[in-house]
Amino acid sequence: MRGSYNTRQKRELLSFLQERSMQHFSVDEVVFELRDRGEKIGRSTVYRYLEQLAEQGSVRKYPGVEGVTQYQHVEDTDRCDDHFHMMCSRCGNLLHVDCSLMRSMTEHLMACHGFKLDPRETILIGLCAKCRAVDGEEADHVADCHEGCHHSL
Amino acid sequence: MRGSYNTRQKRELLSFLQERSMQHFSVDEVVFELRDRGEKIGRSTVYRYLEQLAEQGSVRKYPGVEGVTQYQHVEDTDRCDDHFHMMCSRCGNLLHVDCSLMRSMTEHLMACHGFKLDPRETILIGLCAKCRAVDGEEADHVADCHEGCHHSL
DNA sequence: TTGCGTGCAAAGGTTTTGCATGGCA
DNA sequence: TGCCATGCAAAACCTTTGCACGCAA
Repeated sequence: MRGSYNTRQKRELLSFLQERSMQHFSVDEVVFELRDRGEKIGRSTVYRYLEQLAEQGSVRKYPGVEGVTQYQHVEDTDRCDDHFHMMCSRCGNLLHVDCSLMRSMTEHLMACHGFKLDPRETILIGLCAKCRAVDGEEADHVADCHEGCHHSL
Repeated sequence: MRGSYNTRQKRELLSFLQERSMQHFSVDEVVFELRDRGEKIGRSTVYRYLEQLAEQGSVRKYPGVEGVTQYQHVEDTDRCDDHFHMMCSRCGNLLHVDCSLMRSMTEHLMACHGFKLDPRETILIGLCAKCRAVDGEEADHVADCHEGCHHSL
């Protein structure tokens, strides 16, 4: 049966995923970052293991910018079905937005445009507050929001 | 100077783009579809020309589902800076949504979440009305919408 | 000992590039 | 004629797969 052995490579990859939770990364980043800390792992192993985790839902997989597939560890799969994800095009961080306005947008698209939005597949692209600040653009005061509106890393 | 010659291949590719305006397609689709109608064109030419058009903005380029880059001809570049795009995950058609609710969502993300959404990069994924109908899901009545709300192919 | 897990190397696929040839102006 | 455009083939990628060996149980 698949995945029944507790190997060194699996442990090291899992701990990498924990550390970089919710951030995206490529297969090569995994290989080299682990190699830098003296933990040798084959590329095939990383591909195979990430694929396996993607199938069971604890890792998300999507096409990256330069033809390099990006992976991202998600803590709790079920939690991500009903809210949206914003990805910062600069730092690559993924933010989760759970917010009544987003939900009403979903309803609006359905009612007025006949489009059934899929929150799991959709990723909103833009610049996060941190990166706008670094860019020199003044970080605006982030207003207190109406009820039922949250975002988190 | 680049692009100064008016060749047969360029004309045929341009007419293909006109026909499939706003739809996405791969390099191979271009090659084979043109070849089927007796217009022979090399893969490299298609790659090079689409890349060129992408740089100048009349073609959009984004990673497809199976590692195959998808291209899409846009009529008027400027027009697409201020509205959103929804892509049907089944038929691949791209819909343009220009709608006050979408704009207020952008403002909301900025004000309450500090996130500066980029409408040019963001693509909303879901199922379009047609494909939901084909799926057997009853096509809901699409309500008349509030002012300032449009969508088009 | 058994059989899954691993890693190398090869294969498979897409995209890019070098270079000789073809064709527009 | 001059020079860009084209297309083939090779190269450069990323990813998958086959297979022998290693290692957990």
